[in-house]
Amino acid sequence: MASSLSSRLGANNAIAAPVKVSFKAQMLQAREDAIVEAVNRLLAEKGFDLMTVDEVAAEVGIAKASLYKHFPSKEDLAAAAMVRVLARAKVLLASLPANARPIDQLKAVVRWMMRLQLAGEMPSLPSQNSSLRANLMANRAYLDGLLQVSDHIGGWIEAAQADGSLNPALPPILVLYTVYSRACDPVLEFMQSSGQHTDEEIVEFVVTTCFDGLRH
Amino acid sequence: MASSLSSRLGANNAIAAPVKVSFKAQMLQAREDAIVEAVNRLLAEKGFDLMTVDEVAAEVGIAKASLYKHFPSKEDLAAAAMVRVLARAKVLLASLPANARPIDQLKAVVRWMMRLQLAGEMPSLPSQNSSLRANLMANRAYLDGLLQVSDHIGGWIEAAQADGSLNPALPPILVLYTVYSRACDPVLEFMQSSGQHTDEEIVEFVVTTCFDGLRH
DNA sequence: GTCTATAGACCGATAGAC
DNA sequence: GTCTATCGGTCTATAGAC
Repeated sequence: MASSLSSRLGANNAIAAPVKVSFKAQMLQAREDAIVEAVNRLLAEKGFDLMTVDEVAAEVGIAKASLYKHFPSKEDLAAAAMVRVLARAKVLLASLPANARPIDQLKAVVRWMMRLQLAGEMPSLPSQNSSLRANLMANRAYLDGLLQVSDHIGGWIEAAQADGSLNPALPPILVLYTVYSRACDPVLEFMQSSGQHTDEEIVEFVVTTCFDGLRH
Repeated sequence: MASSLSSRLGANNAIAAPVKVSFKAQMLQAREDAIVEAVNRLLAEKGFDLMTVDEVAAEVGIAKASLYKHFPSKEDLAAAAMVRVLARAKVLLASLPANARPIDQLKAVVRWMMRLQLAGEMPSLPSQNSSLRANLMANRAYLDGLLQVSDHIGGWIEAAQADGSLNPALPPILVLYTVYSRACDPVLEFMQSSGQHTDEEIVEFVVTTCFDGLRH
């Protein structure tokens, strides 16, 4: 744990700073990770409005005031969770074989999103809460992450339309939104709650309806 | 106003009841309609959590206490709005030409749902709020309406799978959920907010991706 | 002994309920 | 119009690291 944490702090800090400060920073970072992970889970479970800051503090096992030492508001907590999931998305994108067909890259992204949702790890934010939206739009880390991920996926969309595996008549932005919306598709949880199918079966069903339609 | 109200009350009431009581009932009914319509609009605009009972009272122009004379809780307000939209759905289903192909009936239903959402008249409820779900599941009018609509659509789904126009490998319940989920598809509002397409273009885009998939 | 971070009481606002 | 509960956010006394 210590080595992985110190390595992520970067060489400049690790050398210049005394050991004591480094240890302190490690603790702070570790706690921040625990906070963001708890927020991510609660956001996936109950959504932004129903998640309370007290719950987050209780989940992490720290006082609420300590939470506010790390994040100045509930909105910033949500933003941190979104930044985290975007970072995970970037890891996923980078891990996909670069020589695969664009359409298969897109399917892999959709599968990953749906598995995350079925595992209860996909934070869900209301698209209506204006204060939250304003906060997100002012968050550089979030915007940067979203832009990078969208660019990456957007490249595959254009390539897939160019090679004919994706309907070229659809605006690329529509395709991108359609892919993103699989992350909050209520069909997944409905099918899961019916208990008739395994998670993987559900994923394959929805991949089919998403890419090949209901008609097939 | 009075004539349109008496006609909707039905002949049996209009004849049997004394004028005073009938008039009172008309007023109550008219106010209840106004309440449910306001709830429907606010539910579509802000969702259940962000809608406040005070707003509803203000929108209708009555006191909050009067609201509680009609509906015992916020959850019941939402349920009434859902019952209303289910009733509108039944009218739509009955109005569709009975001799059309099942797949076209389904497309018509999806188009109607999406137009309703784009018009800001589709109430949106969180699938996570447990108190609301419990209330809905205890509401006979809601359950009856939902069952009738689902049966109606379910018949078309099976027929469309039988005649080969719908993928027979998909569980009918998955198709039903997929159709329903078009009522809260975030792609619609994203595309609408981008301002690049008319509502009807958006509807046709999403009908295409829904039935024919992204690949086509 | 000093100083930081914590725990938990506390506050103002607002919502639902009656 | 009032009452109560709850939420986001703050404040203060204190425990523990150095």
